[in-house]
Amino acid sequence: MRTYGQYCALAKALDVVGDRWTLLIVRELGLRGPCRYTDLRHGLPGIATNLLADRLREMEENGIVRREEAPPPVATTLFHLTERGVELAPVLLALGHWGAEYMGERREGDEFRSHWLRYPIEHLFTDAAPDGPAVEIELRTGDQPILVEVGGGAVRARPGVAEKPDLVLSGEPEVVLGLLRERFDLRAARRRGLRTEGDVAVLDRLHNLG
Amino acid sequence: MRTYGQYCALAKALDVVGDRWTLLIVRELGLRGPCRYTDLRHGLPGIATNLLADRLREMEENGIVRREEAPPPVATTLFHLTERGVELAPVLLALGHWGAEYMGERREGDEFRSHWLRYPIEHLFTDAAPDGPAVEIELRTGDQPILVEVGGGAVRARPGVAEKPDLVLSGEPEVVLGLLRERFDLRAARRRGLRTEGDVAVLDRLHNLG
DNA sequence: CGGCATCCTCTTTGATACTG
DNA sequence: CAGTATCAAAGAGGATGCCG
Repeated sequence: MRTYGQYCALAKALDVVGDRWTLLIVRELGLRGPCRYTDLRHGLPGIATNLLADRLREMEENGIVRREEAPPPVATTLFHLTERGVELAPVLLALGHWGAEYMGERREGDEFRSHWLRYPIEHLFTDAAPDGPAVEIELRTGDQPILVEVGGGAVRARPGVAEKPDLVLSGEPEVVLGLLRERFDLRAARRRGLRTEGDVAVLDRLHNLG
Repeated sequence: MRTYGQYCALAKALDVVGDRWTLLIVRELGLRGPCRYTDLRHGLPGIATNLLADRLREMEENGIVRREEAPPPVATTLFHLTERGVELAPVLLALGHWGAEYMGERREGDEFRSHWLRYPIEHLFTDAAPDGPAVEIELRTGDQPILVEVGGGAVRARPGVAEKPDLVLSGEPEVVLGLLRERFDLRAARRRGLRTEGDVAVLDRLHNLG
């Protein structure tokens, strides 16, 4: 681990989490909770396997990741964030908020994983009608469906399906996200391939913060 | 500039500011305002000059830095943050806050510049007695004196000296910072080489947030 | 001096193949 | 599943040179 050799809190932080891939590994563990090595590889398209192993080792040494051997019959290794790793959440949020600007276009070849939607959905929106009945929106985009629950003042997103979703949105991620973020309207989203089932009015429950 | 190729706001942000040295350059421009190339080199001990030139070019292309040629007779180039660059402030603050944990010890060979104290001082402290008279504390550590003004609810730090400071603290940066952050008391700080002139009671005006 | 560009070496990364 | 091993390419670091 190459260090900047500067007595400065920012430089010290970057000594620990400034290496390529490190913060994305924190993202995966933060989004999905404890992960197997293979889960991490799936959530980090493009990473070389040796690099993932190297990073996990360094992050363990630096106290932001903890490795836990699950006992038989499961017999697998689970990687967790430590408390110190969890404390990186404000950093990820600040960076993600700043980077949201670049989400307008999806570049050719950009990989996408549905669970990445959790951070933007839970942090870019609040419940516009906390006293209204809870609503469920299912997003069908990327590798797995995401269930968005809006109610009681909170917005939650996680992999899963609803028995009777109020609304189902299907299409390319940049279209689904663009619609949610009100970068364009329903008509434009449909022109870009969006399909909907159910009551599109429940989208009004998402109050856009950003 | 190597990209992660992921349709994710965090990855997109890191595509732009994740390269080595980039965020430290933003720090310098944020702390000091528009800088000459040479000022940047001074504030970034350890950077190779070609790398600084490369980064400044990339950052300009990415819209976070703007270059301005001062007219003769000054005839120098000034590097500014763009609006987009200024918007990185929350990222720097989050990272700096997280990295403050590592400031307890100063590692052998760690370089230090006094103006780096501005972020921690202005963001780790508030004015404990907003209605009291303003006080001035001069810090003599590192390459130049820093003047800390506490009053009216605000804490400001900048290079400079006071005509009649209420308190002067001299010593190694880790001692001055450790004292301010209440990691140890005045007695312990003196044992570590701190020298004071004036009224140490004004330190009570700094309310420690972190 | 200020603002780089070049050259060289060393380290890190990425792609792929292979293993207990 | 959870990594190692290998090797080529890219990037970082250091020294020095150049030009207004």
